[in-house]
Amino acid sequence: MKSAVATELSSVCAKSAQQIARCFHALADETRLQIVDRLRDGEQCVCDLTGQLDTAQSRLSFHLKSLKDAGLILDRKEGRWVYYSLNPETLDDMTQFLAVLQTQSSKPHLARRCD
Amino acid sequence: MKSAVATELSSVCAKSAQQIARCFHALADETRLQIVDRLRDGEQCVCDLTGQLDTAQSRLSFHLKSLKDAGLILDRKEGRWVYYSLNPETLDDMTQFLAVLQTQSSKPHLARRCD
DNA sequence: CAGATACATCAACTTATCTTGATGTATTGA
DNA sequence: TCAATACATCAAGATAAGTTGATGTATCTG
Repeated sequence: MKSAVATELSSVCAKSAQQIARCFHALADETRLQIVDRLRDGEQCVCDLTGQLDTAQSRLSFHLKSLKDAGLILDRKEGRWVYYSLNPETLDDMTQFLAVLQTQSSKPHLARRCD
Repeated sequence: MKSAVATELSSVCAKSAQQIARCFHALADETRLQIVDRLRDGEQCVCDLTGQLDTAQSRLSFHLKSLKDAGLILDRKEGRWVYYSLNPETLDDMTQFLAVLQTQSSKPHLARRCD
């Protein structure tokens, strides 16, 4: 059985609660926030980012994978370079999710008590 | 020195990159997604949520603390009950952050090479 | 006051995440 | 073909996060 969250979300995007959680997790790290901020300049290869963020290449690969698995970034291989870019669709999905959260539920709460 | 991310964010809200990361982390868990979804019905006390989510009380307290520390929910004590509710301000901040991410940087990327 | 209720916190444990350095795999250019 | 470059992946260790059951602290009620 689907959870209430999943049901709610299905009206918003195709993502499950697990996928939504993974998206938020992807932005729950300062290094990854830096990466996506850098990608606002346009697509970048790993060595661009290594230079800009002054961080080890394996560490960057690790975080890029996290972002990619969450669907937040896209990769494109060209020769020996891999270019990463933001995925606007997933950003939209997350925005939509937050919009739903800011929306009052159709079932207004009765200020009930537990006793 | 402030990071590029923090600088970017300062034009959007008062949160540091660390605080933004904490907000996203708060929504990076399915139990917490369920909690905030339930709070769309209006403010709820812990025992309401315990019943609705069928989960241990200490576990719920743990996750509520995580959401509260991130500023995503507010608490209000009334007698022996504590009522939790969504904090629209933080949801706005997160939405704003995503909006910035969807915005092209002022410094357009030159498709440069590493060699 | 004594017991019950609502909730937080703690300790112990399990699991997940992150970092680092080393190694593997394409791709390119000399 | 050989060396260099770009990147991924792996293994080992460190840190952080989540779960569970027990205990602590207010607050209320009889």
